[in-house]
Amino acid sequence: MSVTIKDIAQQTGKSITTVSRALADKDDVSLSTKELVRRVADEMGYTPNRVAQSLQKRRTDIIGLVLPTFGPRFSDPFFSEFLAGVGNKAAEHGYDLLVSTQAPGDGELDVYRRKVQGRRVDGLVVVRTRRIDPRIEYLRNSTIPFVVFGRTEGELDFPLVDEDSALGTRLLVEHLMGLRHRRFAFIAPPPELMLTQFRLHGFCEGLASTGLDLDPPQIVTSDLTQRGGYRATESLLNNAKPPTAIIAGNDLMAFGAMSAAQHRGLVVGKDIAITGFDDIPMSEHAHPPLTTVHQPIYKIGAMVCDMLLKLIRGDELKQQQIILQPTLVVRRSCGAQPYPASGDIES
Amino acid sequence: MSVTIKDIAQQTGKSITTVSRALADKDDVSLSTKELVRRVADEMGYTPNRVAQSLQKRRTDIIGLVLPTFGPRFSDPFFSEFLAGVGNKAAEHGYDLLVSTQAPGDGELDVYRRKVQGRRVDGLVVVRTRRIDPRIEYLRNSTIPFVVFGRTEGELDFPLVDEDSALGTRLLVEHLMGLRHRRFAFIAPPPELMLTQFRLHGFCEGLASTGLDLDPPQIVTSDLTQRGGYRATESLLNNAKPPTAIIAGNDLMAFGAMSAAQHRGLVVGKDIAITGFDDIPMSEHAHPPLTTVHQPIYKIGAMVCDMLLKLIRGDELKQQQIILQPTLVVRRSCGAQPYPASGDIES
DNA sequence: TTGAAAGCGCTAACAA
DNA sequence: TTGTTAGCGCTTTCAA
Repeated sequence: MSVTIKDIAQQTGKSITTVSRALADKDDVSLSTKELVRRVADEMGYTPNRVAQSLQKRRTDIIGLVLPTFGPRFSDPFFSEFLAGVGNKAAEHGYDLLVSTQAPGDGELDVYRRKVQGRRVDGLVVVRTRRIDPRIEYLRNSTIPFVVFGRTEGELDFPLVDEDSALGTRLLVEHLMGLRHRRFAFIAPPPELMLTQFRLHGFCEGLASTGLDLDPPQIVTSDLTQRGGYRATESLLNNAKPPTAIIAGNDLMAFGAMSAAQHRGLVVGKDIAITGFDDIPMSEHAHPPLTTVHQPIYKIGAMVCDMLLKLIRGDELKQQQIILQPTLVVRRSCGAQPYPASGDIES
Repeated sequence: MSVTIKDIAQQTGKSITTVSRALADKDDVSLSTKELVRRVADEMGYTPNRVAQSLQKRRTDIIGLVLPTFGPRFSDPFFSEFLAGVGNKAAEHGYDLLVSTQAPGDGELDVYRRKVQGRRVDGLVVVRTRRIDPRIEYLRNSTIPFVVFGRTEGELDFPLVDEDSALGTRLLVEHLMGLRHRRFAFIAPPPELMLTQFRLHGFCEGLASTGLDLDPPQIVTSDLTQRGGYRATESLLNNAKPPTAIIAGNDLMAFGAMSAAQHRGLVVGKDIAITGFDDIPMSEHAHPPLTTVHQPIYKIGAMVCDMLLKLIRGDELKQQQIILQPTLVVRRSCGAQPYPASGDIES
């Protein structure tokens, strides 16, 4: 069995209280006692029981995070990087992460409730926001600190970090228009996601902002996966007037789109322009390298965690809502850079 | 403040004990009492305090997992899928995951110790094994259940799941030899990792198993990232006699390798063969699609979790060590399939 | 069928 | 400076 302060108390002949205080390095314990207690604790291999501490202190030093996993081949590089950002920042401050996986929908809110009301976590991180998001509704009515990555419709009176992806998408459209594209398609993420609204909005705004004579935009809905992007692109290319520029709602779908276009014999960056969103590490090494909008996802994870830790400590946030400016990353897939002769392709 | 069984006891006029037993659905409580208690608990919005339950039951219903994160751009799709496998299986059985991020090295063992001796978790999952792995040494001397994904040197007397990646790599080599390759290179993961040993061993075995007259193999060490694979390949291609076939120790490095080769103007699958290992979802949609060895990583996560839950429950494992057979996935990057005319590339 | 009492391992108010 | 006592919210003997 494991060593408790009671054992140390017995061993040292001190009371449990004294041992507790000595280990907490309180200054109403004599130096000699502290030294004795610490030595014995060390010798006996004592580690505090965190569960007991939590119960007493009403603090767990744990941050909750629910991953929106879907099918078995859930593998969004986006999330592993976000997780690393949150996790490393949390670790810095002695916090652990309690991760559950749960698809949106039925049981979802229960997962949150159990975490919060079960007092298992000191705070929560919410990701992948939806237009109407019951999780946020719930949390805002609770007293637990939480920070959100993303926005929702309605009033944004909760702490959040997000990138201005409407602007990001607009930058893409404008860039492509500058490259003389006139027939656009957009591969949209699921409509209930808030990010879809912003990106779709940015797409439409970009098109509307010009006086040019554009073909009507083609919009298809997909699911954020490569496979989805592949299928969506197949159907786009089957149209009577296929688009010359495809803007995918995220990088993974853009990869699928490139794959589908290449399957048709199109040279991406020459015969057709394809862009993504997120700038996951893969994008740089895709073939051709993907033009996309950068999101500093590791940093966002760290920021979200930082804000949450402040809230947990009871500190004020300097800024409750942080919207980051997007950066356009132009690579070969949009054809902006001269396409090298066959056989001498990109970096 | 949140509702406790004490509140319910007061409200119903029953004792705390009775409420506790009613909620646990014990059969020494009258039906009417149960109904009363349950109704009131519902009305008051009671959720058990899991921390208090844990302290009393000496069980947390939490599984620990330490992610070996390195730099900021940690984004291994491999891990997000593994995590999903473990997480979903755990959720099925009412368990959560306590995730810490910690680079191998100095503080690593402390993270494990705090989790285990702090009684925060009922069991642990260990990933990314090293040849000599202090984590396993530590856990094997403890009494906490754990299951490992991967092997180590020395006696394998602990529960584990792994794929026979020596065989997997050998299959790759043999396949490439069948395609008339005679000059091979291997981009090795860090030497301290156990998987490196197996894959390197498989590589050498594959080469040795033939009577053919082969050029001496070129072996470079890298770090499992795309960037690493890119750099390693640059140096390989600078050699006087550059390899005609590059076997990368994982898919990410293979992507980097493809990118580097393409940068040189080489057509992957025609001028040079490149293969990976893992078969992450990306591989299918790479350009060209990557020849690799499949690892059912989601399933492995689920298996590991399943075994761990059995151990936690005190059940016997039918099989302590499970080694999965690898499957070769032949796609275009090795040139096995006839390379289509330029402009009509792969699926 | 129910309740009183003890205790999981720890912290903290209070008294000595 | 130290110890006694109470209690965090829950489960589990044991007795009624």
